[in-house]
Amino acid sequence: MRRGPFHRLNEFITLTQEELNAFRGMTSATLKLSRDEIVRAQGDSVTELYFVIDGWVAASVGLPDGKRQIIRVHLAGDLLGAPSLTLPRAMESLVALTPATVDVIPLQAFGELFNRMPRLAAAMFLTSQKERVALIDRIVSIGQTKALQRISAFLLHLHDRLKLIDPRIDKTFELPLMQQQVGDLLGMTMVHVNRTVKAMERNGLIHRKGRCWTLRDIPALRELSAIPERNFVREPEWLFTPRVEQR
Amino acid sequence: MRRGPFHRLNEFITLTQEELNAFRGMTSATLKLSRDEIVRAQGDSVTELYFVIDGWVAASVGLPDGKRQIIRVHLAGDLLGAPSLTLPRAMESLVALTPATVDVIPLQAFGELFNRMPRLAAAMFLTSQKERVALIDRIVSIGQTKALQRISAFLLHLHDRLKLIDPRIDKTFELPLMQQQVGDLLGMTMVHVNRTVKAMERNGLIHRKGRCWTLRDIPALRELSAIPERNFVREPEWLFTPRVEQR
DNA sequence: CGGAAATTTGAAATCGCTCAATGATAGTGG
DNA sequence: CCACTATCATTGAGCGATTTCAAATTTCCG
Repeated sequence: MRRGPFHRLNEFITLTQEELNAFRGMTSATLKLSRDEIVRAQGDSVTELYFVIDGWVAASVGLPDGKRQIIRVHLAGDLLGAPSLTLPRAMESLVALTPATVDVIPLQAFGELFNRMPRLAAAMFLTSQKERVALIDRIVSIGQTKALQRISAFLLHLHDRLKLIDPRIDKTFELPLMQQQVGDLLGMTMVHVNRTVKAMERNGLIHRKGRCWTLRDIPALRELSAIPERNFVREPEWLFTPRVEQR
Repeated sequence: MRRGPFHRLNEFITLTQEELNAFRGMTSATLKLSRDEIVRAQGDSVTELYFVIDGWVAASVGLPDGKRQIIRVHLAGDLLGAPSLTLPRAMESLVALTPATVDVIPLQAFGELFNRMPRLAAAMFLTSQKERVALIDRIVSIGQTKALQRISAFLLHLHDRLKLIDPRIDKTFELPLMQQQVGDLLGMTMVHVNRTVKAMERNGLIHRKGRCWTLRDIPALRELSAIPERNFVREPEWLFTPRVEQR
């Protein structure tokens, strides 16, 4: 059975082949990116959306003083750049963290989708809500918890998402982020990330070997993280279910 | 000219009267809330959306240890509860900060909107992206900046939103949040909020009298905040503009 | 193998938190 | 209208988490 990024489109609503084709049909180009290559920079005018086929892509915001906040790490099946649809110029930079493949979606094509493909539009809407859940969880994590808890929450969140893409993943995965970038993501310095991670290794919570991280005690990490595991709905019955079929 | 919450629906796309009627027609009930009254609690099963007619409503997340993060302060014209559409149980509590009026929207009616009213669906999509921009700005603020900058960014953001609802507002507005709640919103303690705010008063940045806050030096606050003012697009030309009309 | 990039560690400084007490304010019932 | 009370704001002192700065050490690539 083919495994691929298009599974993620079916996350909330099972789409028809026609709908999936319409989605793929929006693509105007496919970018092959190498590590650190910029898909679109903060401040660029907004003319496209992007869809991750494979690889990791970071969305980040730079500050006037040179600091940088990584907003989100995007994986295969994620739609990129949607928040900036509301702005004349992009609020975030999109940068490949690994070699990556990204489809380009012109805005015109995306706009037509609301008219032509209501179920696809609803799927995009729900996907955006899922992104909001992730952003909210991060606000909670950064706003209310300490370094150890933040790192636990981050590792678990990533682990959950990677399993969604490839269920074969067990407790170990490759993390193509430098500790500097983990810091930028969690609102702490690289130095403090390192100290905390080392402590987690000593406590037997995790194990690391290069960029390979192993979650050795997932229940303990979950307890620490203060953020519950998020189990999302499938096929919500309020969408595209004629009233007559309701009891 | 009538000023009301329904202006906000036209924020990105100018809707027809029929579309506005369809939106209002979704309402199944109107809640009159007093201060601190709960619209919907975290953990409740998700059966409705909410739309703020007037008053202030907070969305907040409680942690196992009793800490609380206020995610967002919602004002007239905001749609509430959308992120939890992806979840079986609500991730956030919705609580009135002032006496407030909130329309209840059953999910079934909301779902039908994607089929029947594509332009309304697109408007909802863009509204969600705007919410993402706000969440991202807060992540940047909490993750990368210190207390003084966070409070500056918060006051300016609120000021900008209040002006959108009522353009008559000048430099002064009423803030129905206790310092405890400002702390919960910005990821800091009430004590530290107080110290920082007092310092801002001494520096002539702001003035306060009860719950009345005055922004005395908006340029200085903007400089401090590290978050730029967000000017959102109107009527993006990629939406519902037939290709033939493009040059 | 060599050099650049990333990680790791130490020490000192800073910011924000906790605990605890005092002062101000507003709403309430007499 | 006033006293009463609860809530909210304010301030101080000490502590703890995290940052900053700087110097090794290790890892990764070419």
